[in-house]
Amino acid sequence: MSELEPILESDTDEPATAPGGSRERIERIYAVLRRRISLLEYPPGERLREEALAEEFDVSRTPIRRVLARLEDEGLLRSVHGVGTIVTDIDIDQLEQVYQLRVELAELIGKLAPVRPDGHKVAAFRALLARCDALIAKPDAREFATINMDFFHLLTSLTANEPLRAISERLYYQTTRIWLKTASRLASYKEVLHNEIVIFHREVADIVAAVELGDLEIIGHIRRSHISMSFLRLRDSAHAEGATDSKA
Amino acid sequence: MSELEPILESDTDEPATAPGGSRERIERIYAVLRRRISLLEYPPGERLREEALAEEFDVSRTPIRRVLARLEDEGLLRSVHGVGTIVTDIDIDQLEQVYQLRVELAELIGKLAPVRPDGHKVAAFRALLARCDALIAKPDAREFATINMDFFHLLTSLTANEPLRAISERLYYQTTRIWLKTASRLASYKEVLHNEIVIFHREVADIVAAVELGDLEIIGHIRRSHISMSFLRLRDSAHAEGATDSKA
DNA sequence: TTTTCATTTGTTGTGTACAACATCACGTAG
DNA sequence: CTACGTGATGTTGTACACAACAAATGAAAA
Repeated sequence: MSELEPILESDTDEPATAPGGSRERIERIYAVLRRRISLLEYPPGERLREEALAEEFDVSRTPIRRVLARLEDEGLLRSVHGVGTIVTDIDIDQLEQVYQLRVELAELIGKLAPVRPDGHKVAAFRALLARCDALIAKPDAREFATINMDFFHLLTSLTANEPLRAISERLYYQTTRIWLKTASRLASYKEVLHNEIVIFHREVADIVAAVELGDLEIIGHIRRSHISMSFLRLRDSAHAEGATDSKA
Repeated sequence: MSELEPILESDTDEPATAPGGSRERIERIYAVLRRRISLLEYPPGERLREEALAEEFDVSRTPIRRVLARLEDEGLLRSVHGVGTIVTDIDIDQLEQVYQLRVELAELIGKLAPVRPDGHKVAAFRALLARCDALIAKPDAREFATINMDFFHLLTSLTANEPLRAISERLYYQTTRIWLKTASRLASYKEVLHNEIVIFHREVADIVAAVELGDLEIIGHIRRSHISMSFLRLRDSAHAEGATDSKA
């Protein structure tokens, strides 16, 4: 009765540039902007101009404003009358609460309405592990962030609890920028990047093993500890280099 | 450097009908509409007309549309091109996932960033208990829903974890309508209402006691079981009377 | 009577002009 | 040289006209 969400406009004969439906278009613009913010293409403090975006996506300001309003509700933007829409700034201490919540939700993904991964799902996890291998050989912060994002979406697909997925995603995109931002400012950038990639690779390997066993409970535990430790490493390095940052 | 949040325009000489700031106005309209939906003033299936709302709130369609978009993102409305913006319908089975999540989050409120209730907070809880007493003497479904809402907001104020509060609130408003909707259709309406009020009164009394002791952990446990049982009662009665409903 | 199709009516989505607002540049008085 | 005020410039917020779309209406044909 109520199936109204077949949002996959890929691989159709429609031109990829403009699939058509107004809702799909807005959704697409939203996803693009959110990704740009998350990957620091729009760094914190950046001023976005509605008219420029309207021109780029070949629409008027109206649908752009709807997208920006949603991004503002989710805390990624802030519109100021007469000034502009500014990408929100973030610091690790303000995000502690979000991390605390993400830690708890990560465990819930394995508990509430778990989805037994089928062959395709397992294959997707293996493919992602392969990308991690390649990443170790050729470290790159942006690619790291991208893989991390894909990994996250793969993980949320392990629960059929739709509200949980939506909320986890929302919180994820509130926090994911902080890594790139903090790391890029560190003097020990390359070492930290390599270190994090190795740790992340290990997490992915662990979870892929758990996925192959079909043990969703343990995935939550692994993920929980990794999110928690990731936050602590990030906070430590941010505070440690805070001194060098202020003197620089 | 980045302090930009002195949003308090209350207690000024401005007329209370239109405080002024555009963001505050939108927030106000949003709260009003959300409340109307939650109290079934706009029952599921109701068609809202943007122009009528614009006239009522003395603005153009533009700010109204921003509010409606947000309510749509939160699942309370659905806009259909050429038809109207209609209040989403709900049934207890679709909301099971939301309830499962609310149960877990209720427990987190006592765990993450708990706030020791001060004198005012305790007084507010006692005042709410008094309203429950009055409610038992004079049962009323709408007043019951209102007190329930106030009680919920009081509970969320017990955590300083802002994201947790926001998410709990969002999920609460996705589910709270279902009680009024289901109960109003029951043949045993009056008995069910009285029964639920008595049970709710007991919950409030239990929690007020815990608040007076300052034990926030136990509040989570109480709340958890009450949400869970409340859902089960609701589902049972909905399914039990489903037969009478279909024959009527 | 029933079906079909064109027309009319009503609604949301979009584009655009203008108002409200903040900031910057620049000139001028001290 | 500094401080201040005033206008120019640029941006978001609002209002409104129109396009896109869906459903109801009614007339005509089978």
